[in-house]
Amino acid sequence: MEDRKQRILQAIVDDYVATATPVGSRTIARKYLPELSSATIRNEMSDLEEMGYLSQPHVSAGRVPSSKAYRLYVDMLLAKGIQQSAQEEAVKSAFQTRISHLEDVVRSAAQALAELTRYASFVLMPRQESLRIANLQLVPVSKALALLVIVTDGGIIRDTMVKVSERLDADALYAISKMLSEQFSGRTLQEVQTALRQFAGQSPGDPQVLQGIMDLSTQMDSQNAEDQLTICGTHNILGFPEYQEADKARQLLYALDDKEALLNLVRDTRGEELLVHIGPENGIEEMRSCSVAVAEYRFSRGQRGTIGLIGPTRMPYQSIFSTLRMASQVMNDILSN
Amino acid sequence: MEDRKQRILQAIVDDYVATATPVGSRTIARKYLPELSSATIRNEMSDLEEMGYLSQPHVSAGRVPSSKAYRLYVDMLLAKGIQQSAQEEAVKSAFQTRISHLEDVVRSAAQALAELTRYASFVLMPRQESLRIANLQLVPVSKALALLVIVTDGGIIRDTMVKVSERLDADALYAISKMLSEQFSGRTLQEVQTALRQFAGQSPGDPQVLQGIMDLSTQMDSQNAEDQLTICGTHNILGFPEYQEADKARQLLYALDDKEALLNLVRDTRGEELLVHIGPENGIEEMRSCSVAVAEYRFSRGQRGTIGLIGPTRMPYQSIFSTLRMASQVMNDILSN
DNA sequence: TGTTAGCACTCTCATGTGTTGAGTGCTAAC
DNA sequence: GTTAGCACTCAACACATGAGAGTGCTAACA
Repeated sequence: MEDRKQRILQAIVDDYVATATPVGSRTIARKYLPELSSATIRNEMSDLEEMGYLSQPHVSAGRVPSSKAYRLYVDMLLAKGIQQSAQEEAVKSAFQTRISHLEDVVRSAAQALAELTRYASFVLMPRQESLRIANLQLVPVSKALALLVIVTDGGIIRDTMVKVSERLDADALYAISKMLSEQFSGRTLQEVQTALRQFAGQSPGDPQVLQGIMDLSTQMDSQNAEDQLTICGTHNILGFPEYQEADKARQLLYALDDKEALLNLVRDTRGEELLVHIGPENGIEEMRSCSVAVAEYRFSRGQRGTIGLIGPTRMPYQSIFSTLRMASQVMNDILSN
Repeated sequence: MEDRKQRILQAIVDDYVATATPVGSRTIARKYLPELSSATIRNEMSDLEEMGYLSQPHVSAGRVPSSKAYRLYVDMLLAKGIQQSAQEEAVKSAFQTRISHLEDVVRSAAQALAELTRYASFVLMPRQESLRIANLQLVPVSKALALLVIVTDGGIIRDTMVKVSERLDADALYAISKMLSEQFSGRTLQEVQTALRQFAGQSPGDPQVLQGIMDLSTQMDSQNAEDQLTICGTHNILGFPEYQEADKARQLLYALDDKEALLNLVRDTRGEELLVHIGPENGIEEMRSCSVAVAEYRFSRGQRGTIGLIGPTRMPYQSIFSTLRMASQVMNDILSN
């Protein structure tokens, strides 16, 4: 594509991102490219429309960039490299809350992202496929109930209630815990599952406890979408001019409740540090006029998760990118403290 | 108030609840009280307006019930006793999900309520002032970190990460746990706090662990609003005709994010089984056209929490009441299984 | 041959103007 | 005390009209 067309397209995207209203040739001529006349720009715009980069809501409105245009724009941005932004401090300080569990880090990251950008944000927990058990312990709760706590080497903690035989007291439970810990420590969750299946009858502990471990490790393994994905700032959607109608906004909000779908979309970053699904690319019907920006963060021992933002296709991609990258870096730092 | 006025007022409230549009004398005459002429009803409505039960958006619109009218209506309903509703089955089955922790019960209750009623719902965790510690245990996580788990007699479980001295191994931690459990079991959280302050130097365990217990017990005690109150189904608000403008809806949604305020409103049920804050009564500016219905649920040993619904003042109070009471009963049953 | 000025044309949006209909209040009759 | 009737009010809707923004096309220009 010729350079001039590209410059005009860029101007259109910039203006549309800023104003959310269709942009006409005269606006471009005056605000962005005064060395050209509006007529020239009109001609170029006509070409760009034919090429699929622009569309007109109606014949006498200005032009609106298509997903294809955003795609080009974003690819250009990514190729150019992401600019360092002045927001760094803001991002960093937003994270400086007291945190203990991994879940809390993740949650506060999502919250900070949403507040900073005024978009909806999400954070995906690190993938846990290769988690190894470090320790497990039973904590007596009542006569026949105990809390089973599993700690993995990544420091991820999960717990569940299990029924235990009434004749087991605290010391007995501790003994069982210790034995099981020794047995399983260093093994992956999958290994534990197969090992447990083999035990079957000749179990070294309370059968109900074994069932509990089984349940919990499968649960940790194929962790449900609800736990993996945290979404924040969905209310911000109501501030977008494209979602002023409550009905439309509601549709989108309900769609975001379906974490399964979103999870499928953002789970795979295709090895990229940054990825954007623009408009219909994201494949979720209700989100066809939304873009989803996804960034990867890393976490000790090569575990990876993703963070991202959801907004209208008309997003200030440049600043979105730098914020996301910043957030990802800060998370890296905190998680590998 | 004369019986006829009351009947007319009731008809107006019913109609407005159903249609959300101002209701005129003729509608009442035809749909509700055909034995009276519209002129008669007009006269009565005029009286009712003077008495503060009705208001007119503009001179030639119908009338709209005021908060005072809803208050009267609700008080009448409550005096009459709450009707058993046919929804019982729906409510009960909605709760029949697998549950383990108290938190899960509470969360699923809120979710079920929101889905059933299509309003926004909330559940307040049981008040924990008189909680007694049943057991506490340290679970080693990494070299210098442990998870401190506190179990109370109500079966409520809380945990937090604490730093521990590096020379303590699993057995040492268990020994400390056991000692501390014996020391504190049966005591209330407040007692633990004062006891810990006395220990100061001559501690029977790792000082960092004691600090952790201290932190966690204060935290459990003056539990933050975030943890105490669960809100669900806020998206449903976008379905209310009175919140079709995205801006208005956004205001309300943000207001609901401030759990502190809502908590103050619903914490105290003034000893009533059911309580409704109608319109401005709730004291939250953004919620001046919302009603908040609150029901109490009980839980072993006299601990009490509340569940409730948030909707427009124009709510079908009758069915709201029976749903709430049902939910509260089901929660009682589950929690004292 | 690419660029530009000019012009006719289109379509939205805001504004103004009747018109309709729902609803009221008042009065007089029953 | 209740009702019928009537004049009046006001929002809502449809419709026309004009302004403004924007386009495409053509012809002139460098």
